[in-house]
Amino acid sequence: MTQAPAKQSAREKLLDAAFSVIRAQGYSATSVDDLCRAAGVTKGAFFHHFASKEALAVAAANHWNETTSALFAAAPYHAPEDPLDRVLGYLDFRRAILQGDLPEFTCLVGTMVQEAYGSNPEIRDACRVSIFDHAAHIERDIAEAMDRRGMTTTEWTARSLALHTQAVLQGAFILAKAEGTAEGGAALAAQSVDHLKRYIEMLFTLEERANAA
Amino acid sequence: MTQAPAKQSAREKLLDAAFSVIRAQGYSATSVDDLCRAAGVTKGAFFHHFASKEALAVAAANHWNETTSALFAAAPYHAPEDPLDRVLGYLDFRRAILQGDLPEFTCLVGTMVQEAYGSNPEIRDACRVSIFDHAAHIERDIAEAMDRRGMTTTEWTARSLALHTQAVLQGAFILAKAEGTAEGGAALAAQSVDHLKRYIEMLFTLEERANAA
DNA sequence: GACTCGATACCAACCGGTTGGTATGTAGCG
DNA sequence: CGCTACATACCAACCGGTTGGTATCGAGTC
Repeated sequence: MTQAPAKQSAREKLLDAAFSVIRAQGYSATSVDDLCRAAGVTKGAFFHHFASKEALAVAAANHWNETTSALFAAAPYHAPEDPLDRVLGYLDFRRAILQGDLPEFTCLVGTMVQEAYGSNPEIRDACRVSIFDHAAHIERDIAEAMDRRGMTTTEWTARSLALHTQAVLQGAFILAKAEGTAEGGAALAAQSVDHLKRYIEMLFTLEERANAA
Repeated sequence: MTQAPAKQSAREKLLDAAFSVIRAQGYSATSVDDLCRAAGVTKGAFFHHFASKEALAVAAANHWNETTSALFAAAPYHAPEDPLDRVLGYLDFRRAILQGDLPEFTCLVGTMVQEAYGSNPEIRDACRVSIFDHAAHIERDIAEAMDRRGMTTTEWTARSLALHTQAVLQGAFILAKAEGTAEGGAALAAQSVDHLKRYIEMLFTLEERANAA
């Protein structure tokens, strides 16, 4: 648990470079030389730390999982006592971090898995773990919110709703990229998050009305 | 309006090949030789019909727009008199076509735009047109459904809801690819479509209750 | 209807640059 | 000394793209 000071190893520099370069260009279009240039290291350093370009992608996906886990764990939305408020707070947080250029707020593993799912199982698995692990965190709050309200539905589960939130976010990123500008794209993504939040509010509000009746 | 018989030009064969190969491998990972091999033509034919690999991508995106437009125009969901039923029917249709392998039901332009948005404006624009044109069709039915019910909301628009449907679908494809198997992925995507459909039903149902009161 | 002519569609071989990856060397440190 | 952490130089394969050429066809000419 050292807190990386000024000195950063070539490995760390390469992983950081991978985050930004791959999110901007995609995995296949990013060459090993691109990564070395962005990280300010040589090819020798690259292949000293990673057996292959593929191995770096797997390491980057795992590192992404750790980095984002820490980011969301440290986020303020966990404070509310009502788990539903935590879920809605999570969405507010996701909406709030839609800032800067597109490669800065889009998802590394969502981008990579599209290029790797068919031809590179190891990368795909690392991406899947990152996405589904993250969804599992939200699932816990959703399940607790349902539990607390005694909600029973056969139509959907906490898991399917948690995965749906991730689908909305990933899809919002695609539309943002298609839109062209960072601001316009972020606004588009924010609107999708708003729709999602409204949906979840309605799901739980209707339940409370039903219980009240 | 000739209905392509057995004879297909190299151009058509290449565009068809691009649909399947790029959806399976991504744009950057697909070489010109890959496309030629899949289409059963030579490189000479490729560069006779397309000025560059990039030009083929643009043509493929445009062709995708035409192909999918025709598919959805011919779909049965346009029959209902109530525009809301057409919107819900559209979602049923999207859910129903989640079949076969992943490259068969996922979106070409959604895949390509992720790799092209930063480095290739022409491809990005062609993808954007395809996605937003499609959304505009759904927007029309949504707007009509709102209009018919005299719905007025400042929180969302027909356009934002239409774009949200596309975000959900695109995101569902990413989760499907991450999941690993075609069946599991399709099931995951279907659940997201279900959530989306439930959301839209609730949006309009609540409005009707409010109007009734 | 035989003949040319230019345009279109396509092909096989090839080119220079880039790719992921390797072989070898070396500076610093315990 | 031996080990880690890099750097330099290099390679074969592959990349997008070009070349020079051929096969086919419809329009025009006599």
